[in-house]
Amino acid sequence: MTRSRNTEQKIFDAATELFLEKGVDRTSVREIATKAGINLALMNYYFRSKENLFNAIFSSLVKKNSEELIRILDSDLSLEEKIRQYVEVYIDMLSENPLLVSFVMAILHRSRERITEMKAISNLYATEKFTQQVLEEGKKGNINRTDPSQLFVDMLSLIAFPFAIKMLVIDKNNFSNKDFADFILERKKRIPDMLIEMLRKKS
Amino acid sequence: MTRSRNTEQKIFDAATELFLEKGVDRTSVREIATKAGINLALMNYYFRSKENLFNAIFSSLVKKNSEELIRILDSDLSLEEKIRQYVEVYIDMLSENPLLVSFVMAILHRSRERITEMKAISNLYATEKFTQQVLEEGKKGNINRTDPSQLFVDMLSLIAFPFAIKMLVIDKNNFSNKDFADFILERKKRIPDMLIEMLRKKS
DNA sequence: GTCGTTTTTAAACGCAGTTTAAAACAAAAA
DNA sequence: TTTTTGTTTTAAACTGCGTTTAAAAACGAC
Repeated sequence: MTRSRNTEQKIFDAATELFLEKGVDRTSVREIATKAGINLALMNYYFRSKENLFNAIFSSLVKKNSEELIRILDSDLSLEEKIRQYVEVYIDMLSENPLLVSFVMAILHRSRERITEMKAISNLYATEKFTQQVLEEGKKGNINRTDPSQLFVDMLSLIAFPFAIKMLVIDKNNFSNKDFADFILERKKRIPDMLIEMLRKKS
Repeated sequence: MTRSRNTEQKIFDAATELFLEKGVDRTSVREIATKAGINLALMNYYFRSKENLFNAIFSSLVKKNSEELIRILDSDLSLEEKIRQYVEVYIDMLSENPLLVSFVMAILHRSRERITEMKAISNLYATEKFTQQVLEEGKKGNINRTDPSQLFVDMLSLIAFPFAIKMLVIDKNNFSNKDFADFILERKKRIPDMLIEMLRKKS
């Protein structure tokens, strides 16, 4: 018998498991309380609301996963190598953590106006260093000049959206889960190739 | 079997307006009933559930908008021209109907497993004709051989995802709504250019 | 052991979507 | 016209949700 964790942790852990397993909306507070073995009202005592509990869990999940992504963007790699690594790591992260996608979708759908309040999600966006690098390489003539915002949105879209429409892709192509995994795997090469080809100066 | 089409229509119209205005989740059945000027229980009488009402509205909205997209994919245009038109029309459609995006997000988030049941959403995906065209042009050597599924997912991602992360983009770039509209407008050229550049055979 | 604070509890609140059973209604049958 | 039949509408209640309340219990410092 392990030493009993404190109540807050028990709620956090039970909720995380349930949220990932069946989605936020389909998980009731009463269910969380039962699984955590605590009284119903304690969820509101420790986290002010279910929404808040969700945010706490999401933030921790994003934080854990986004550090490596930011490290890549802020590194001194060449733009090409940076894009290749970023795409690869991001895709790995979403592959291993498919429910992170659900979480992000839930957030984007849930609070479109209040998205800036979700500081965590910002960690999944471009950094200043990346922006500067794109501008400078363009100025130096190493790549085509391009709006860094557009480039980053391109990259993010190509990486993330296929996960969001996973079921649609599976259905339309009669894919097995393995097929879909292979489909995604191929994108690790495809996406950087496409982006870099776009940036390459034509003579 | 002659139902008063009047009441059903009133519910449908009121719900459509409210769903688009404030989102499905933030619209209560009681609110719909009030706006439609009907009794609360009639929503369940005509549509079995709120979820079902949502599906009916969504299907009609998608149907109305997707016909032109399918017509383009099934046309006899060249692949390049087809891509250009498809991107342009799709972006226009999402721009003019930003809540279609919310709807799609809601669906993707709501029922990831049961997505095939939502036949309407299939209308937003590739057609057989498009797939064949990509394969044939590749075989003929007019373009690089490429997996049509990948190409279509690329295109769809680049078109749709920026709308999904609209608030994030606005926040990160300190955009006004006009700025965002311009940002999207630029993608009408950028996306086809990128895709066609990828398909162009290099000598 | 007492006091003040923190934690836990049972119960209830308000709102959501939904169901029920009776009433109102319209059109066909007598 | 009156009766019957089936559809449409209604008020009320049901279940389950997230949340709040106020009192009880547990705890820690003195």
